[in-house]
Amino acid sequence: MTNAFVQKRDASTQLILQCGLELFAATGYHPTTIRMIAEKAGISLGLLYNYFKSKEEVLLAIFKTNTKDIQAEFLSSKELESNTSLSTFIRQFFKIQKSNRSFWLLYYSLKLSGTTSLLVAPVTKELESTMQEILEDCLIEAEIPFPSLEAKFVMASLDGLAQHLLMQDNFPINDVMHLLLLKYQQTNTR
Amino acid sequence: MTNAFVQKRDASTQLILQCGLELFAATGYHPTTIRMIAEKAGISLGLLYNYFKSKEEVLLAIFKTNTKDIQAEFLSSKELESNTSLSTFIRQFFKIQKSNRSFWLLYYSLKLSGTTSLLVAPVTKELESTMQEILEDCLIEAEIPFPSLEAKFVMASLDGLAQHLLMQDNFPINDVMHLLLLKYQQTNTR
Amino acid sequence: MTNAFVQKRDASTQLILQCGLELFAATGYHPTTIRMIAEKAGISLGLLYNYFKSKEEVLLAIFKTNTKDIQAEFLSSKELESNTSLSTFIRQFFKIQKSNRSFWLLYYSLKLSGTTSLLVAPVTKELESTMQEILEDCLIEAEIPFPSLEAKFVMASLDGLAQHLLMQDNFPINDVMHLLLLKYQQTNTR
Amino acid sequence: MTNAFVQKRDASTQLILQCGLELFAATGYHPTTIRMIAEKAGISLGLLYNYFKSKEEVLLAIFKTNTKDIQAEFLSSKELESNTSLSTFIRQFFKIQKSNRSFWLLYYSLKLSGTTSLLVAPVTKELESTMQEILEDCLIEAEIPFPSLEAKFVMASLDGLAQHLLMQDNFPINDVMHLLLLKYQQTNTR
DNA sequence: AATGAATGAGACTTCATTCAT
DNA sequence: TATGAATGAAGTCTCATTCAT
Repeated sequence: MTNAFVQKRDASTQLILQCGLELFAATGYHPTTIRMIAEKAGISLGLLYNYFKSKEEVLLAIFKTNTKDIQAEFLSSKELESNTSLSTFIRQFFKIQKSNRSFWLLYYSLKLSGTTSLLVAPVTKELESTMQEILEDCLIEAEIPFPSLEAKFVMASLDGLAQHLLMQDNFPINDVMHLLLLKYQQTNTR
Repeated sequence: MTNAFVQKRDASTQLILQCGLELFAATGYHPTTIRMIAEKAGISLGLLYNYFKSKEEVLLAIFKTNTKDIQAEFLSSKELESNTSLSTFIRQFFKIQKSNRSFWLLYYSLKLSGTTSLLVAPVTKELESTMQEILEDCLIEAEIPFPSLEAKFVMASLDGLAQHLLMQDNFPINDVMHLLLLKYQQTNTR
Repeated sequence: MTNAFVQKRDASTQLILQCGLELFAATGYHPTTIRMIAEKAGISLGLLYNYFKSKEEVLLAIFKTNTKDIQAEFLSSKELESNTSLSTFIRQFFKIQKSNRSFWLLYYSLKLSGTTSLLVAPVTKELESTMQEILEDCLIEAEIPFPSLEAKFVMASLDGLAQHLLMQDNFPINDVMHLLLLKYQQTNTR
Repeated sequence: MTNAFVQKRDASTQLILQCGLELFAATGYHPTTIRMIAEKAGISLGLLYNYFKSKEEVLLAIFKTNTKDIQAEFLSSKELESNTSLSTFIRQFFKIQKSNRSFWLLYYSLKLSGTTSLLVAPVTKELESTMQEILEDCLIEAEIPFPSLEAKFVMASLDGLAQHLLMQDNFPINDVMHLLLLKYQQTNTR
């Protein structure tokens, strides 16, 4: 009985978060209204407010579940791999980009957006640190000089590439990714 | 007589655009209200609407003047230099970033933001093409293989670096820029 | 459950339309504010906009329901009467004028009012045609020469009389109506 | 010198009134802005306010000059004619309608429009009385029974016809006018 | 006389949120 | 749990009018 309720509740919650994410990503956080989310989820306004006490809460919940899942993905694969390779990290980065397209669109669109970015910054901080650390480990493993500095460069490049990929349907991500890897393999094999 | 009017008009217009830019950059386009802009500019709401017929128009005017100025900077320096060097381009890119901080913050914050980005996309297109072309020329000049593809990579990296620079006060941009240049100088001198 | 919502909704909608009609008629469409309507209806501004998406929509809804009702009245009585008599039509015209005073005031006040009349013209067209047709039938029935032309005259006269009636409390409408009827009875009985 | 100033002033005043009339008639009093009038007249906002102290003043001035002129026309022709004939009056009514189309459009559009009609009512009262009186004289002259009552009918009919004429490009005003006259000539000649 | 910059009250409208059922 | 009616603060925008030159 209780279980059935919980399931129902969870199902609705998930639906709201999914619809919210898609709308926020497609339309932008501010132009998206709570009503739009409720309608897309096929529920009433009131019910949405039973689950989330404000629009900001919806946004935060979206960020919490998505960053949690993505961080888990990064960490799990790290454990599986015996050696941490830069190539693997970068491939995984873009794989994750691909399978969470809406989230990353939202993530990057809010990153620089003044007031609103302050809301989500605390939530994304951990994921960002994790990525940065894994990346740095990869660079150390590959014996790249200035690994910490280089990690900053690669991370920024990946963010830039991810954004160009999100916005251009025909962005040659695989070719460009290859170019990036070459820069470190050359150094490595010389 | 007429001149006095024109001067006043221009002064108010410039003030509005400047205040608008700063607020949009600091607070975000949507959370910034027209009233905030008018107050910061020390003028009445009505006057703002004498010069711009909507909030969107203010945004567009900001984009038009800034992209025009920045594009002129890129093109003028290109003419002065006899040879087009990658190093020069990248240094200029960050110099321009530095001297138009607010604009670039606004630019990147709107780039991925759904509906609103559609508004400014037509205005930014030309600047983006210009940068891409100059960059490609530099890479050709430096005899880098796959210059067109590499230009996409560098452009995306620069965007990523610029954003990290905008958001982190202590981002070691000079060191990282050096790292980036090294990757092409090595190739070049081999 | 659903029914309760529907009832509430309908009650509010009707109230808005009724108050809107009265205010538009008494004060004029443009000088009447949405706030005045909401206050007269005893509801909030926001609720009005839940049901009507603009001031124009309120106006149009008022015209749609009223023209529909009035047209139905004209047509129903036409079916009941075996013979169509000019006298009956004219009496009915003024009876309807009397029982929809506010609407006709609004109707005539917008008829010539530039831009705004274009808004309601499509809605009133059908009612006007119906009245014109019924009137023409009456004149044919009465064997009046030039029935189509005469219908134009009578219709215009009725509009003029209706307006004078609406504006002068002591307009001797019954006497004048008698004068009008005499002109056709004389012709008929000669 | 003074004369030149006065002439200039008068010319501007006339221009403003003419442009105001046309815009009020075409667009409606409320939707027309003072700025529109100034622009159409090719003068500045400030200058308009040198001549008229408010929008209402412009409207009133339009009504004052036009009603004065029209009343003069009615009265002058009355003096010229030895006998006052209904036919002459009606013909003159429509002649005046034709040569002051914009004014009559404005006149009828404001007649029923709540608050605004109160503004102009005092100004139009005299013209209306004059017309009513002349008309009544004509009916007395023609020995029509109930001349006062009949005058109310004819006046209302003329207003109705005028409005239909103003709104329908192809309204057969001459034929309809003939129909109207017939009703009184028949009576008269029997 | 003439200009148009400048004002600000007030209009329309939106939308996150609450409430009664 | 679920609904959608209801709220009202706040936003965008308009426009008659005033003011400095």
